[in-house]
Amino acid sequence: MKSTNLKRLAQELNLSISTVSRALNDSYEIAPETKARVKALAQLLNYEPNPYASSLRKQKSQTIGLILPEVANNFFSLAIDGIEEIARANDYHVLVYLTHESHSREAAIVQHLASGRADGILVSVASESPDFTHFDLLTERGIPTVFFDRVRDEETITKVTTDDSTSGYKATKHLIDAGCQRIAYLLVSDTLSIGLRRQQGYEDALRDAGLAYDPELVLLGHPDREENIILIRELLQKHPDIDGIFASVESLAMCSYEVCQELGRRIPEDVKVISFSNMAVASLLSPALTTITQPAYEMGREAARILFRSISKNKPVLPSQSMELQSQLVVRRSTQAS
Amino acid sequence: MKSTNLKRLAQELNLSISTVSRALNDSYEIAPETKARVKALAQLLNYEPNPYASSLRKQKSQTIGLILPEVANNFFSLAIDGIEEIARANDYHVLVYLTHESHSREAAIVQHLASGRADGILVSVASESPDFTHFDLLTERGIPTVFFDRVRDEETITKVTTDDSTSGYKATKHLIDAGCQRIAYLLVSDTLSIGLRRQQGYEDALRDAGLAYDPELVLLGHPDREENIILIRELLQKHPDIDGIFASVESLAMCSYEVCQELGRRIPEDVKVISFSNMAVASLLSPALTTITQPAYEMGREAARILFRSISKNKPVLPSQSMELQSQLVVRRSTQAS
DNA sequence: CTGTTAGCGCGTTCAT
DNA sequence: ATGAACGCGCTAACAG
Repeated sequence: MKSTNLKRLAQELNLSISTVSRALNDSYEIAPETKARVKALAQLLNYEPNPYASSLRKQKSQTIGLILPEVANNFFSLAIDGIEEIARANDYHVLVYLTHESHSREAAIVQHLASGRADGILVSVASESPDFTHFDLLTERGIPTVFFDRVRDEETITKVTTDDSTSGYKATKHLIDAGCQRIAYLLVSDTLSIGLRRQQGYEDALRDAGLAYDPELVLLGHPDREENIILIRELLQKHPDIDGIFASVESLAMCSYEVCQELGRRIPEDVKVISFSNMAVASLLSPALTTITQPAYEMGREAARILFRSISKNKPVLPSQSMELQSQLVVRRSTQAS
Repeated sequence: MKSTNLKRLAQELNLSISTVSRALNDSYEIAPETKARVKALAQLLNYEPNPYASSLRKQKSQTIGLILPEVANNFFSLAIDGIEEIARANDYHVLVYLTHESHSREAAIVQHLASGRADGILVSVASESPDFTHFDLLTERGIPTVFFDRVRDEETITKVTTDDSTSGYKATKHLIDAGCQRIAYLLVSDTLSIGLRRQQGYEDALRDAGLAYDPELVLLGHPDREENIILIRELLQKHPDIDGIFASVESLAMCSYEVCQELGRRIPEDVKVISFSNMAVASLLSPALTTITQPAYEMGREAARILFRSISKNKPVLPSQSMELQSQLVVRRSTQAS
């Protein structure tokens, strides 16, 4: 059965197409009785307006694009959840694209999105991206774009982030207070502020505690998981005195756990690990574990809210709308001894 | 700067719109030289065809819809990953919708998707959905639909599932072999085959081991997390002899962990827990934990592949294309004692 | 209050 | 090998 359109409704009702259209859109200039007739038939025939015809005409897609590095990760999953929630509240649809940390893939997606497929875009940047020039096209085309979590430190960008240096400080201090002397830092990317600001906090905490900052203990991660395993293994073997690990992202923490198990280094007895992450799961299971938990769901919601504000106003996104949320140091201790 | 369209390109090149269109689509009847000129300018001006105009004309959206119960869950995250991968390989876009287990929300999404916004749909059904009638509209409209993981046992449906009863059996047997005598089963929904078939395996394993099947130990879960916490707490308090829990989905396992901690019941000393899930994270951290791991990524890919096969052939999805993948019982034991 | 007309940008006849 | 013309389904401006 072919899907019904305005023409069909108009014919069956002996009305003009525009009248039917207006009736369905609750135009004030249509007789209530006509409206009722039209709506009744529309419902009967399961009429759904063709969104593409409508988008073409209105130059609005009712769609936002969401560009993420990955999704098999609790943080971004929660972010999607928050974003979808707000989109739905605005009667918008969400297109999801994954970069898998690849710069070229990210650039290709952005290029495509310049077509007008989406009215606005939310991005968490791939760790591999060397710069932000590939996003310029969106600005030129006047497509509102809001960055969240994975951003670069640029004034001209609208972003939603967390208090990364503060919480990096707290995380490191937590390890120090727990007795760690040689703390490694696992950096996710040297172009994203997320890792750099956390590192700042790490260095500050070491200094304040009178501990030496050893560049050898700072590891720059890789987009590829296997590669990270190798790098971390090397690090731990070269520096057997490492008694603490601060991972800037969940995936690096995961790798650390694997390597520690492989090397027979017990957690948390031999090595204490703390990570930025949203490992609700992990925290529940391993009560001794501490994480720095970002308000992922809230970040998604806030980023989406800012985006919709500028979509509805038909204005470019104002950098002044940038906001910083707070992460939480979550220490899980159950009644049972570890 | 306004985005460029065919008209603009045609004007600047002194060609007709149709020639430009054909050149960009590599039509055989366009002079190679003209093609080159057109493409050069298109590239220069960052021309991107308006997808909605194109969709309207071609009656193809280059988009698939993905309907999920939730996403803050490792299984569905991995599934998205696999699906996006295949979609991208087919030059398709992915719209994501979350039902949060709500039937009405699911019905509304399906109703909307009957508009033609997507050329095909992938669904994992909400636990709350009492039946499948709301999907009939898609069939009527000829929109290919493939169900995965959360499906109902209906012959007429195309689906990708795992060997649920077999692995339910294995999971239960694992607990029995570990010494459990009173094993609770946490059922996610009594309408979805996923939970029922796993329960079948559970009952079979009990019988084969000569253990009594006690209906009191089977708990029907709730969409709401807090509600589950209460239900599980009641269950454990009423039956303090429970020494094993088999959760049919990850979320119920999470709730169990929380309740056990709250009640001071140690895992795995007092209560052993096994769950269908993809808690890669959890498994890593809690070496003693066993999970039944579904090939989530693969399921996503297979479901998407089947969908695209029928999209490209312009045929309805054949139920015969249904496939069953295998889950794996993953026992994690590290070198360290728990 | 309702109908007529004119595009939105693209792909596809049909003509030359 | 290229151009002119039409229509996908919808909304909006302009009648009346």
